[in-house]
Amino acid sequence: MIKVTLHNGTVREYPAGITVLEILAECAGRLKKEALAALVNGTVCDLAKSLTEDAEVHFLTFDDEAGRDVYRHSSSHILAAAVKRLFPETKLGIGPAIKDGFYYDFDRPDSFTPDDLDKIAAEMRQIIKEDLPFERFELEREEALAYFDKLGEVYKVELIRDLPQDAVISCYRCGDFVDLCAGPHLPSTGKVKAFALLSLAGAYWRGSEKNPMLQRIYGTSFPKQSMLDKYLAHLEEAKKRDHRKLGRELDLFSIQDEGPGFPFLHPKGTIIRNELEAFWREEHRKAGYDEIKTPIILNRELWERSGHWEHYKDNMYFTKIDDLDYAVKPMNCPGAMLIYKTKMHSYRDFPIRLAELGLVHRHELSGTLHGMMRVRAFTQDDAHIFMLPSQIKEEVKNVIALTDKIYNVFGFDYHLELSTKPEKAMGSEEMWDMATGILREVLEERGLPYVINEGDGAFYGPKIDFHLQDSLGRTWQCGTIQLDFQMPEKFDLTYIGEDGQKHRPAVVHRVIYGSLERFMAVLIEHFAGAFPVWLAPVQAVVLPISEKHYEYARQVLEKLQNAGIRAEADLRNEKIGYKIREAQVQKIPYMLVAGDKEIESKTVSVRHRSAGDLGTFDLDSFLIRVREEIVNKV
RNA sequence: GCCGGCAUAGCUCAAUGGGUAGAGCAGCUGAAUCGUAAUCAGCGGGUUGGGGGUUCAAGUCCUCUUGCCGGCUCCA
Repeated sequence: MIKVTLHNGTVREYPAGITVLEILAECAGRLKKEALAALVNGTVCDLAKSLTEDAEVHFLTFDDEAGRDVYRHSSSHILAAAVKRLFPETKLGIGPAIKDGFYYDFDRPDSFTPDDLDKIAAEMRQIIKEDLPFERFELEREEALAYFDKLGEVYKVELIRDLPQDAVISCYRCGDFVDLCAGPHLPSTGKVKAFALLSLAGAYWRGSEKNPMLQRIYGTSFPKQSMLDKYLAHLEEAKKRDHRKLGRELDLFSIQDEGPGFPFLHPKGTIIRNELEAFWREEHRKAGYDEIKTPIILNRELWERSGHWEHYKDNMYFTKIDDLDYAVKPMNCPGAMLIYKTKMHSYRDFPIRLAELGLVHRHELSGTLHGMMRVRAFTQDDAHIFMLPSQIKEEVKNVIALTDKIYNVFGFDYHLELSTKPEKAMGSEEMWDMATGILREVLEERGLPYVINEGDGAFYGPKIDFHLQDSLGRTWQCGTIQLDFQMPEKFDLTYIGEDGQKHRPAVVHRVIYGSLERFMAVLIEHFAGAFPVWLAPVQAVVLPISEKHYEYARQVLEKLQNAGIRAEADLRNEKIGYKIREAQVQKIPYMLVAGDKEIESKTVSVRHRSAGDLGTFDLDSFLIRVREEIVNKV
């Protein structure tokens, strides 16, 4: 007999060899129906797992991340099984669960078409209907190699070869379909209730551009149709908020064939941009930063000195001036270093915080361009902080606090990642260890949760990245804090210490918005174009009922504009409903309706884009309300 | 850059198996002077992304090219 401790703490005795499924059968309630897999002594297992010794068993449902992964992973096997039935010559890649679904990579001479996707989905429904069990079996290494080699599954063979010698090689059978797979899986295909195949895309085998490109089919699945519907509606909502669509509809920016990756900001987009910059300048002034501007084009020698020529050349644009090589800056740091070097510095001056809204150009691969999220020219809200090594922690903490303050104004949640030394890096191992250690200590002292992003640091130093989460739960990397001991060396930066000797300062590079272009794109999607009043390109629009109210509308407009409100008046010969619709579509926060009644009482009827009719206001009290919203950035 | 798809009026989309480009919205003109998400009527607007080819004939087929979209890789 063995002792099994269940999720609710109860301990029961069972004969050795009993399966988790059999234990589950004795459990009451929803669990019996909803359990997808189990956590046995902390390891995710099939429900068919048999227990041979004392164990702690937790059942996993779709509410658990691990449970969802099992569900989606099994869904991907059903996809692969369907593809193999319909296109037997297809070779299999891998098919894992991902954040909101799953994918499977396939290799076959012909491309899948959208029609094929429908056929595959139909076959998947058939497989689900057949309710085939997922059966696990294990093979010896040589057996497994021979087995998959015989099937012509070259990718599976490669995977097995790369497994450690002593690894257990497990496979899952599902009807006629057998796949190399660590598992675990659902008991049977019938467990998958609702699924959708979402898209078709190319993907390099094992993620390397040196490898062949496979065809990836993305899908998702849920235990209830209503959950799938909700997810699909969520995708629709995201599509509606797409900043590229809203950017055009709200006349904020455009990207033209004449400049791929080089966005044009229209008047309304420029207002938002300027507001973001004004807010940024104000906060940085308060936080003790000085602002600088450095040139966009600088000579080759500078970029060789900074290491960019060697480490970043592929992403840079070049030009010649009087037969000498120049480069368009991809980063702002060298310029800041040169300003630092224009004079002697004392330890008493530190920290020196030089901020720069710097326009950088980077040659990004054409296939990666995406609206204003991923462009080839963007403005970083950069700053370089020069300081004593002993001031690093304090300064990094200050940057974290400033970033937190700024993100909060927009209502963003965020999480942190610590990125460590990349393969292509400058500087010694010790320097990296020390720098990474400092960042880690800061995070830990502040009690901030973070995840490690191995090998993702800048070539000159490790970094803390801020990934902010928008109103749809998507994350975007924006802010970053990078610790750098390389540039001070390369540029021979010095300061005079207490001892009268020259010393090497430490440098932190950091951005908060990241790039103004990307940040603006994130804001557009986050607010779905309905910007808070302080950012709204048009804050209020005056809507006269008919021509005889135009004069009054003009007076109201003038008062608003004199009070510093960005206001317009809609003096077109249209009905009020039409004007309101237009203002709503443009997501203008306030609509001020002016007709006979309002002229009579010297008021305006205020309609808010989301709250609707707010009633009549005399203009002064409306102004107080709006100004307050603007000042408080609500 | 790679894989796949797409490209028709400012926008969203039509155009039988090749047979000489059409609608709604927007725009312009006019009428209606109107109370909280679209008043009515009329008008203009396109070398079908660009080059080359097949054909009596190409928006439609082939080819090259540019851009966009979905991914991969990369990244602020």
